[in-house]
Order: sequence, then C-alpha cells, then structure tokens
Amino acid sequence: MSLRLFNTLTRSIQPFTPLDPAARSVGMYCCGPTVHDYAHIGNFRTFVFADLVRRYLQFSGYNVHHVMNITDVEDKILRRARESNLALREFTGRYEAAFLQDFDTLLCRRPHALPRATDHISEMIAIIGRLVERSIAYRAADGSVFFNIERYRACGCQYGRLVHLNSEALRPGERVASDEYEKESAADFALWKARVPEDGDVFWESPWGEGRPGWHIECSAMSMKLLGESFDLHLGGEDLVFPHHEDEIAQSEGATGRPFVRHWMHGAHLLVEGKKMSKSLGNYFTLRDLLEKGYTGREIRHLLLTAHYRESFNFTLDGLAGSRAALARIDECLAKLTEVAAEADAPPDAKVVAPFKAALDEDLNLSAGWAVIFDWVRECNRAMAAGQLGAECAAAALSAWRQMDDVLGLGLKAAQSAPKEMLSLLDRRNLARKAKDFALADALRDELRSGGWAIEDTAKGARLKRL
RNA sequence: GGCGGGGUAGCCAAGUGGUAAGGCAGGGCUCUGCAAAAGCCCCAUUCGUCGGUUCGAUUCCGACCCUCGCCUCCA
Repeated sequence: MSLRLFNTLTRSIQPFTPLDPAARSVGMYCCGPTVHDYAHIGNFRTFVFADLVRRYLQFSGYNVHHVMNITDVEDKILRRARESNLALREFTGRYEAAFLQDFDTLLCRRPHALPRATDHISEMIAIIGRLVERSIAYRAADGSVFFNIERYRACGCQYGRLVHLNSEALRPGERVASDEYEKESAADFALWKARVPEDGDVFWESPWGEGRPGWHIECSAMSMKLLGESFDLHLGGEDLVFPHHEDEIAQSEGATGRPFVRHWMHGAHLLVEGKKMSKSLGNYFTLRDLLEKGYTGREIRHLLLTAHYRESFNFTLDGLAGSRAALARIDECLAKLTEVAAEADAPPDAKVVAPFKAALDEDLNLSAGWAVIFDWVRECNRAMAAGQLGAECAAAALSAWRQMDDVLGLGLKAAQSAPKEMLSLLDRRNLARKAKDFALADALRDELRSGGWAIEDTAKGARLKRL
C-alpha cells in the first residue's frame, strides 16, 4: 500500500508521486497566515491539516521541505497598521509572533522556512518583469500591473484548471465594479498595485513605479524561490482555490513556461456551533479564546483531527469536551501500558500500526485511523484487565503508539507527580482507611479533591491523579 | 444564475453493490467501606424523500427537499 491523495487539479484521489521519487524528497508549500489579527480556529483547521500532511509524509519516509509564507503586506494589514499608528513591521511582527505561539500550542511542527512577503519584493518584481516581457502582463495608466488572462490563454495555457469556471461566468460582480483599478478585462488580476495616498509610507520601487505587490504574486515568488519552479505539493484552505491558487498557477507558469505544482490539496472550512463563524453570532473563536475557556491546545488539535480534511466540520464546545474525554481514555491506557511495560522494550506492534497506515494511506482518512486506535485501546485494556498482557507486549504497544503519534502529534501525556502536601494527605487517608475511620478518610479525600487531585483506588493501592 | 460539497443514532463522524467503524453522551455491570476514577458490556433492521437498475442499494442512476461553500484579495 502506498499513499494516495486527493488532487484538486484532477478532482480525484490519485497516487502521490513526488517529482523526484528516488530521493524520497517532497517540496511542500502551504499558504500561511495574513498577520493582521489573532488567527481563529478556522484558520487553524487548515494549519493543523497541513501539519497532518507534513507529518504523514514524514511517517511515510519522505524527506519533506515544508514552506509556509507569512503575508505581511495586504489591504487589511495596511489599514489596521495605520489605525494603530504602528510601522508595518512592528504591527505585523506582533501578530506573527502570536501566530507562531498558537501554532506551537496546537503542536504543529514548525515549517522549515517561514518567508515573509515583504522580504521577497525583488523576487516578485522579477516574476512580474518576466510576465511583462512575455506580454502576459501589462502596465495600466495608473502604474499598476495586471495579469492578462486573454494573452495567457493565447499562449496555449489554460486558465481555470482548479476551479473549472467558464470565462462568461466571470462577469464583473459588485466587488469588481467597485474596483477602481484600470484593468483591461474584469477577470485580470493585479500583480502590482500602484502607490496610493492611503498606503502611507508602505511602498517599494519597481520598474513600473512605486507601489506594492498584489496578493497572489508573493506565493509564486516565495514558493518557487525556496522549492524550485516546479514542486510537489501546495496546500491551503478551500476558499483559496479561486482566485488565489488559480492565479498563482497562471502567473507562475506564465513566467516560467513550466508546470508549477503537481499536487494541490485543500482543506475544508469549519462551522462553529452549526453556523458559519461570525463575530456577531458570538461563535467566532480565536485559539486564545478557547484557551481562556480552559481547553488545551492538545484537545483542540484532537478535535480538529477527528474529521476528514475535505469534509466541512462542525466545531463545537461540546465536541471539545468529547475530545477531552477521548484523550483521557487514550492517556489512561498509555499510563497503564507504561506501568505494565516497566523496563521492557520492543519494536512497534504491527497489528495496530499496519491498519492505521492503511487508513491514512487512503487520502488521510484519519477518522478511520481513530477507529483503529480505539479498537486497539479496548483490546489493550481488556488484556490488561485480565492480567494477560506481558511486559513485552505492553512495550510493543507503546512503541506502536509512539510511531502513530508521530502522525497525530498528541504526545504521551506525562504522568504528573503530586506535590508533597498532597502525598501526605494521601498517606493519612490510607491510614484512616486501614483504621476503618471512613469519616476521616472521606474528609481527606475531599480535601485532596479541592486541592485538584483525585484518588484512584486500584488493586495495587491508591494513587493520585490530577483533575 | 454558474460550479462544487454535504444530508448516516441524542451529538460528532467513517464506510461499503452483500446487509452499518469509531468517539462523546446515555444505560447496565465489575471494582469499592461508600464513592470516585477506571475497565468491560449494551446502545441505528437502518443511512434526507420518492422512484429506477439489481438476486440484493445506505452505496449506482433519476427526480425532489434541505443544507453548506466558491463565483476577484476570506483558512
């Protein structure tokens, strides 16, 4: 069995084959955050999805080079920076740092490169220059540069491969009508935006005059710089299919004449409490909002990983409580396995890893993967309850978990050891129980509980567990 | 209007032309001085509706209903 992934280009699940299969290396680019605010849970679904892809490729033996851009120049950023009276870099720097912190909280592996748009203006200008040279782009009267879709098509290129739009449907809508730029055709998109007064001191010199880059061009410039003019995998949220990714393909292939990306993957959006997230509905959550409610990054990550990435997903606070319970079940099992395994060591138990891999190989069907994991948890529990699981087997189970967790990224929750005061309370309770002074024993139990520790009476005696 | 997803138990969510994974919640049991925690067991004759193809359809086809997304800078 080998990895098959859905490719938006072909709208089908197909074997994943990198450009250079022999090297087992994969170049992967994911459209990153626009740093003008704290990222919300919907943004993070996409990044956790990208992390899953990256981890699974690594699990599958690929050497992944993961690039994610930081969009730090854009209309909304400019406006907000201006409102906050901060220099662009100072403003975006705050949200970039917050984003990365959130990224870590969700246990996502950091990309190998995090290029910022503003550090790659010259690369963007170079691409625009190539397009102008080939007459696929033109300079408008105001100094903006647009991509000419007609010319691109005339070169034998196809526009609309991802989204399958017909050009007649691309009639100017309200948003286009209000666009003041001087395009020759409504479908054309900006590569370079001429400087306007509202931009303040945010502008760069270019052969076409002062201005700033359009939105799509940054991804073409940075991905091709870091991964080559053709690379393997490009990811993003489903809303980016059109126009962002469609335009990326057009400007990249228009400039290089070479195929841009082999494999496109898009993560579906999520609903929150059954509705589209919106601030007015009160169901708009940043990661920070959820942490404030007492949920952990690990729980949020788990919930985001319960549904298949191409299905829209209903993110709820109830679901988060469910994730907490589900993780506790896994943690409990792993803690017991650790106890049984003691010092033993063994290679991963293929009985669980193999079906897990089979599930993930089929377009990352992690929902099916969870079924494998929970079936396995039940089996382990059953065997341990019957006292029929040897140290070797427990060790093999733990190795298997570590291997699968390489993909899940949830970690092995370390057993917390209780502080001295709590341990002495436990001792006193044990003595009270021995003396059959149950009133005292129960009082001590309550005291422990209010101190945040639950007593678990097991066959091997009482132990404490963090609440 | 154009294009594309979905509708599976109380909730979340897989899946298959051969008779419905898994998680949460719920119920029962074990353990316990009582609890708690934990574990085990149970929990959809049925997959939006109606037709059709088929020995057999939740799965394929058609119609309809509902829902979500995209259609020019939103993950």
